[in-house]
Amino acid sequence: MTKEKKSKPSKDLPLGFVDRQEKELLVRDFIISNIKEVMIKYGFQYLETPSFEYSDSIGKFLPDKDRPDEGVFSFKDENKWLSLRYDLTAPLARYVAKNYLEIPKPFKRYQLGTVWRNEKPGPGRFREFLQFDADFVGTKSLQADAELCVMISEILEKCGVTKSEYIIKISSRKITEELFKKLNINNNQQKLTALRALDKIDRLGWQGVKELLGEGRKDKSGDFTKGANLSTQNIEIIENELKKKIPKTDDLKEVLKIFKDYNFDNFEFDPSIIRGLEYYTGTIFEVNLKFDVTNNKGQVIQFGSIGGGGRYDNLVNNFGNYDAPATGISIGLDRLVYALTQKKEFKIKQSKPVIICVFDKNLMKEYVGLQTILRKSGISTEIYPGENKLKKQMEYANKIKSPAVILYGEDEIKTGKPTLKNLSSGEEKIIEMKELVYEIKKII
RNA sequence: GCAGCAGUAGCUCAGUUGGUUAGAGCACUAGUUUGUGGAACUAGGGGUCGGUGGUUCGAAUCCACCCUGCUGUACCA
Repeated sequence: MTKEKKSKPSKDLPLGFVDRQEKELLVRDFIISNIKEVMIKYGFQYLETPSFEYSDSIGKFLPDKDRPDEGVFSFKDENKWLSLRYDLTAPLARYVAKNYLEIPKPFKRYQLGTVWRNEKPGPGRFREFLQFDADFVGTKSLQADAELCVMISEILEKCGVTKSEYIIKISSRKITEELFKKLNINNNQQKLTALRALDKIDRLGWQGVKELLGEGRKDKSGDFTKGANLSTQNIEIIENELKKKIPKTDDLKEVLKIFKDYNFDNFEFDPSIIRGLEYYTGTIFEVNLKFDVTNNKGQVIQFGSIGGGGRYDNLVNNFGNYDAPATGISIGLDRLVYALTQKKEFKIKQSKPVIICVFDKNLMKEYVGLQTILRKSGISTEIYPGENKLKKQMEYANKIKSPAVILYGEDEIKTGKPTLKNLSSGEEKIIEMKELVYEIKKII
């Protein structure tokens, strides 16, 4: 008999998409519960918006005939383009514009939601991920900007990240803006390229950044990146000015003053923080973890920031004539989860069920009775889901990391006393029915 | 997108200058124990050697193209 050629459906996942397992999800749930607690304390309201929006509602990546998928996942529905949201800020702007007359001003909201980006994934970076956002819309007060930093610190510390393990880096768009003005750098394209270059100090160091501010840079693989073509003189002035790390602008001075009111000092001024280019107008900040994070081969990797934010005073009025200055923060939860699970001290308790072994289908009534007693006492319990030899049932219990099995077969039924087997020690004990709950609680 | 490297079992990988029926460890299945998991032993299943075409008596091995992945880089709201 010859084997028939069959093309089976692929088991592979699309690039950048992953299955997430319980271990990870429990950590995520833990973080989320801390976030919600803090958000309530800070007076933010909870909002959810849909995954899809009309493409032209959520930003600059308008699908066109040539490249409808640039950066976002889009499709044409009837004759309108829809896109999966790529962040939570653009939908917020849309929401505020749509509900402007009803919502309180200023409007404070937080949102947890999956976002999608059609771009190349990297270690710890996926094309589908969960984001947390908190924003103030409709206030120019820098109190808001400062409070966001204080708030994220509280969340991190609640999650077990100690003060020495993270830092908030803060800067303002006005720093580079004023600098460019002073140096008479007016070409918009040049300014954007220069900002992008400055954003890479962490990775490339000043040497690489200076190449990018000038003619350009060749990377390790030999690929060449064009630079901003600034004059050597200007490049030097920029380097000297930024290396001084003096927060000259008024907005920064004020934010730092408010930090003092809050007794918040776990930050540093870092003029190399740039973030989204066309978007932020004032203060910008980034949340960085300082402990080592390793990949699955045990190598320490450059983890970068787990999130950040800043002031975007022009976004909402793109939708209408509302003056809605805003400031906000976004955190990538998956990255935070990944980092947290790497901390040795970090443990989340997983309760696995006690397994009641099935000796005889006809005894099912007894097993259900036992299960009910245990579940009522709050003990996670399951009757072995199937019909198999005891050996199989034990293997199953072992595989799911069950703490104990209950053996209640012919022998035990006679006396009405079940056998309890502790699966980590291997110890077996005949237990009075009355004592069963007590004995199990000792084990789990 | 650009550049470099790589693709052999579910996973990690070996496979000599091209040569019979492509291997190992882990995992999986069955048994050694018809009421006992984690250890050991025995046996077993599982591969279009990424795909297509070419060179050759003969290709996992050489060549071309394509696909996929990894890394760097670009973009990143």
